[in-house]
Amino acid sequence: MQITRQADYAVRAVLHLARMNSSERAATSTVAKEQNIPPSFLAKIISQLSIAGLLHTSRGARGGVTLARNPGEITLLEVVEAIDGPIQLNECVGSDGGCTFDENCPIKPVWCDAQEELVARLKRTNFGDLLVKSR
Amino acid sequence: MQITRQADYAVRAVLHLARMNSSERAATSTVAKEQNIPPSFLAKIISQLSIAGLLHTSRGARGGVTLARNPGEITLLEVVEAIDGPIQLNECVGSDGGCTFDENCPIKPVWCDAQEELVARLKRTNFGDLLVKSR
DNA sequence: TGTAAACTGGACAATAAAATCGTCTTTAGA
DNA sequence: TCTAAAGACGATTTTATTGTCCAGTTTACA
Repeated sequence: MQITRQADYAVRAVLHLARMNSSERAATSTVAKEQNIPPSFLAKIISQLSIAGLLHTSRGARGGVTLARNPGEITLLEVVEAIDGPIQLNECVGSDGGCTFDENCPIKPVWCDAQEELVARLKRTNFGDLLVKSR
Repeated sequence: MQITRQADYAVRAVLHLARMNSSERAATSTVAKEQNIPPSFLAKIISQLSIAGLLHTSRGARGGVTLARNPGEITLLEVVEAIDGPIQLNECVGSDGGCTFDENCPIKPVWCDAQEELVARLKRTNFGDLLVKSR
């Protein structure tokens, strides 16, 4: 019942980028150092975030990473789900239908509601808001 | 970001026991079969629930498992935490203080609030209520 | 055009979690 | 007292997560 370290790293990396001037690029190694994240591990995470369309990367000397959008247009949910996949509090609560074992299982709705609440909360939290709070 | 299978199994096992006549005992193997849980895995889970004081077990022939209390007095939170330990949405949100890295990290409060909400929800859901809904 | 900085991608090791297996101990009842 | 049913306990296997390493590829700039 925890987001993975990867997702936590991803969130911190995005926040780091959000704090910078939007015209600057940051090298993965710099972000890793300042955020205390294993560098080669972060490289993979950034690659995934880039594939997900949240970051832009540029290779070569003076290359680096920037946000693909405004901080205010990136939600916590997007970042977490780009790494961990869809949030799913229990196996039975998911797109794949889940446990067909007990048709009227009374527990499933509890997980569903809790999950919806959590997802909604992460969705309404964007990095623009987070930025304001951290200054 | 998911409860463990163990916790799910625990919840289903407790619900199974809650559905029975309170004077009856159920063998672990029976519960495992009816709830579709690997038997030897369930044995360990039941052992943990017993140590946590949620179940009573009796050994020997005609032994088995019963709830230690009324279904209405057992919450979903207790069962989940007996198996998975305290719910903690992220490493930094916990009793051990967490990341001292960024003193005014704006993300931590988000995880804290979300976690509190989830915990509260699981705490107010007891197996007495669940029983009613499943009939 | 050469070179150093930077991302890319794959293979792999270490660790933790999930699941399984086998053996032991306890106990009700014939 | 003997036996079969049942839980207790420890060893092992499997799988996912986390982290490392290294050999490519791209590109700005001297």
